[in-house]
Amino acid sequence: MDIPSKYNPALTEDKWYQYWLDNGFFRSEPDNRKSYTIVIPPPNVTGVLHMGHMLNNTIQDILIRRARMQGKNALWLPGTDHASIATEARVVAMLREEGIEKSQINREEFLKYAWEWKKKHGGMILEQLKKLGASCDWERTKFTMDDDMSESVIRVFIDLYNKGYIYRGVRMINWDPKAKTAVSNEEVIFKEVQSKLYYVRYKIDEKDEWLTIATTRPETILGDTAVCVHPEDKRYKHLIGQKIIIPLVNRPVPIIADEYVDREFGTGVLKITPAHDENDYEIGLKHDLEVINIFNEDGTLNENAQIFTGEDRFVARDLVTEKLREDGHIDKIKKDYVNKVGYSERTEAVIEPRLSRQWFLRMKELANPALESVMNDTVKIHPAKFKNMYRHWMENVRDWCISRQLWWGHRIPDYYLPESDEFVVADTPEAALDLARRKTGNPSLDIEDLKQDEDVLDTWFSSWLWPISVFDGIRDPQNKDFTYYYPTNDLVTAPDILFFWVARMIIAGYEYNNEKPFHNVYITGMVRDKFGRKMSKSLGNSPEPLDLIRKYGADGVRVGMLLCSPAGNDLLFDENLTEQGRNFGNKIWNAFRLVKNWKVDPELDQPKASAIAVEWFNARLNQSIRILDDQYSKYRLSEALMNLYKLFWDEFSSWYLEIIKPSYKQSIDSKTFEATTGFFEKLLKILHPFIPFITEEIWQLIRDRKDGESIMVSDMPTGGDYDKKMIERFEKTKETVSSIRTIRKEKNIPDKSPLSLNVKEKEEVYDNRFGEVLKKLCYLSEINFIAKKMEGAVSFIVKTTEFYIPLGEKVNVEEEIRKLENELEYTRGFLRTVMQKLDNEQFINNAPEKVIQIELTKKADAEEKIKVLEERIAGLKKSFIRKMRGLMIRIFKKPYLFIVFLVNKIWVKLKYIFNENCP
RNA sequence: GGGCGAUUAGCUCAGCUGGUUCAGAGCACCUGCCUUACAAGCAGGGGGUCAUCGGUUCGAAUCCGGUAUCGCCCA
Repeated sequence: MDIPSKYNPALTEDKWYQYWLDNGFFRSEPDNRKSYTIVIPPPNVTGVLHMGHMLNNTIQDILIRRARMQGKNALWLPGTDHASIATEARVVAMLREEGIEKSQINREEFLKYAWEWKKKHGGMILEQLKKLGASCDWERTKFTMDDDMSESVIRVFIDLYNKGYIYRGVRMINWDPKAKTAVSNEEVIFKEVQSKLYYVRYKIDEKDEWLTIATTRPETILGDTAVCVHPEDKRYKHLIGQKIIIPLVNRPVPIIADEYVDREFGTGVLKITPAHDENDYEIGLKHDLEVINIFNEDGTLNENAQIFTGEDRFVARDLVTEKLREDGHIDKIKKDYVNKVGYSERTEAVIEPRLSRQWFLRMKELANPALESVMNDTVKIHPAKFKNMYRHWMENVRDWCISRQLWWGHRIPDYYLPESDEFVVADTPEAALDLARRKTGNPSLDIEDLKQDEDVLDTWFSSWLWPISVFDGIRDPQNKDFTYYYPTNDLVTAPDILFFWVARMIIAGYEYNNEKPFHNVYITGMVRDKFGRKMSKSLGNSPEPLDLIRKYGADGVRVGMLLCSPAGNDLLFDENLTEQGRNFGNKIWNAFRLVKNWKVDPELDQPKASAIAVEWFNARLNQSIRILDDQYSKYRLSEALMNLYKLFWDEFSSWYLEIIKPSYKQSIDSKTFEATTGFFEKLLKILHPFIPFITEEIWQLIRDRKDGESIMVSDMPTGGDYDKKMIERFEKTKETVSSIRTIRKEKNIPDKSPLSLNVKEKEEVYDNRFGEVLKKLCYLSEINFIAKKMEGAVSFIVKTTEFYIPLGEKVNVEEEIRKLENELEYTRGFLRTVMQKLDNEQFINNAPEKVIQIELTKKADAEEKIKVLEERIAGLKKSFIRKMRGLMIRIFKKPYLFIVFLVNKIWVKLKYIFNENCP
């Protein structure tokens, strides 16, 4: 079989994905098995795959594939979110390109365009997820505006309204003047910007006294209805209760006092514009101030402003400033002033606080069970550090503004009575009419008389039902799917939506099913670039995921992303991580090439080295699987992958395969071959959730498979009992091998020149189980057990065992002595630290017996080692002197001058050896 | 301004109940090798006062407080 030395993902990934689809492996229907469910955090229907999705969905796929292989009935339910603001913005932009303004068309026409757009471009992201290997049940794909999903949303609205949780109120809301809609707090992004601080002079009424007020928004002066100072501020105390004249519009307003004022800020005087600032609004309510709204919906000035009517707010700012300057009202302008300004997440317009009539959901009471369930770990958040943040938010939860002035979304089901502010709430116009007739007592009311609210609901008002409504659990809570799959198992999401999505899903779960929506929440990090910057289009630092997949394979990208993303920590993405992932795939591929190309000879006996290696690796594999299970249970997926990475690369490839590998062109015995193939299969299986494609490819090639078989539906290996001693023993063997390799390198001895190894220990004490392994890996001609130390040999020590390798002339005695002395010094230092503890009475009295025992063992080991080292050094020195004596005798036979030269040289050496550490 | 979290090797991170020479991993780096599975590789190596100051303790990277820096959330 001719297998290329480089694995090529492009040749396999699409093939196996199609195979999985064709065989329906992603499908799930309720049955007798235990269910394991994940609902996807629905991406925006307009969305395209970015690195955050890649990470998030890789994690979900790992969890679901593992569960499936463990024999659970695993369902990963995909879908998309209608994302009202984002999608509407997209459609508006598209129409504009075609020369159509939203204002020119009516709601029905707009929605027709929007649906067409959705049909054509929506859900592209789901196709992209397939390239990643996502094993979603695509036949169950949901969309938040599907008919059944929409009906659930409306039902919930009506229900909450009837329960008294939903109310209509005037509130200061975040207004997006570009999209002309209210946006939630979560959709406002505060950025630090360079702005100016204007110092404006106001004249006190009927006095020749002026007050200077600092503001960043001079245009709002037109809406001022008071000026406020701190009640304790000596500078202004005398003015409280007097009137002051608003510049430009010459409106007299009161000077009031409130402790809210920060005396240190600006001049310590605050202008109050209740209509356009949240804090000012609160003060206005408290002091019963007039509210003057000077802005239109699009952020231009209205007639209440009296001047500059129709101008945009930013144009008006300049015009007002200019006029103030002309009239002598500008004291100064501080230019390098930094303040925080809110921007709309969707349209990037500067948010305008605005008083508006909106729908609200009362949260406090609803939030209680959701808070409790997280605090008592009924819903577990991984990592747990997010619990504190969650609590803080839930304890300070504010009412939720759920209405949006948009068309794309779920239209709010309230109907206004003719020429009235009165309304009824109902799921159909007919039902509304019925209610309206009863409410008014007027049976002649017609459907046309009622006017449905123009607004739609916040997108999150449908998302919060997602885990329930995808199984139709709102409309039909007893249905088979819902009772089987709900509550779901894991939710995987980013920390930025913990509050406005995760928390609300938990709330909805308790309100509508008296049950949590999921058992575990896995919080992933945010994907950033390698400099720690957020990935964004404008920075151009976000790689195109599909390009990465093309370049490194989906498996490579999955590994690359995961290797460096512990839960809840941001991931600093660097393309060389995916390179590492690809290299890992190649390593597996080449191990497969090696094994696949072996000729099996059934006549051959199993070599001793192979037999023990099989035993060892079996133990090591079981140990790793146990660790792996533990890592999964704690959602430490990065660690789990690293565990497998090292297991495959170091233990399996570098140690196990090197031990059992027959020499060139030699066959392998069938026992070892069978065991190795079995190990390989197990390794592939435990690796499969992380790297589904290459594991399937190799699994299909490593043995004959029938059509319809797949690793993805095979049994996940479980970790059996293992011989811990065997693993420890082999660790010592590894150390021995490393030492011998180091000696070869230092002495420049070729790998293929045989060495003899002498162990200063009794054979029965040493435990020579891995002797044959040592011989093979280190190219040893023999292993002898000796009672006395050896001369003319290099030595090394593993734990407390001495080893000697005779090298004759190659042994540099001076260097040997120096090395041993270094080690001796180190060991003496170690013994000192141990003795410090053991000599400490407090330690002996307080430390647990186990810890003391450990220290005593350390002491004994160290003392033993020191003894060994000292003897060895003394021996070397003795042999050195003998050698020198022989040399001297020869030297004396030589001419006089030469003798002087040599004696001098020897003198220097002797001085070196005896001036330190002389016993 | 309020809250939460972090600071360990050049980089990204483990270190879970304070106790093994506990200071670790991967990558990067350095040296030597194109050695018949793999140069996308093999073998070997160097590198950290655990941010800082103090406290608790027989014992602190680990627990507690102060300081500094950074990040996130909320206002």
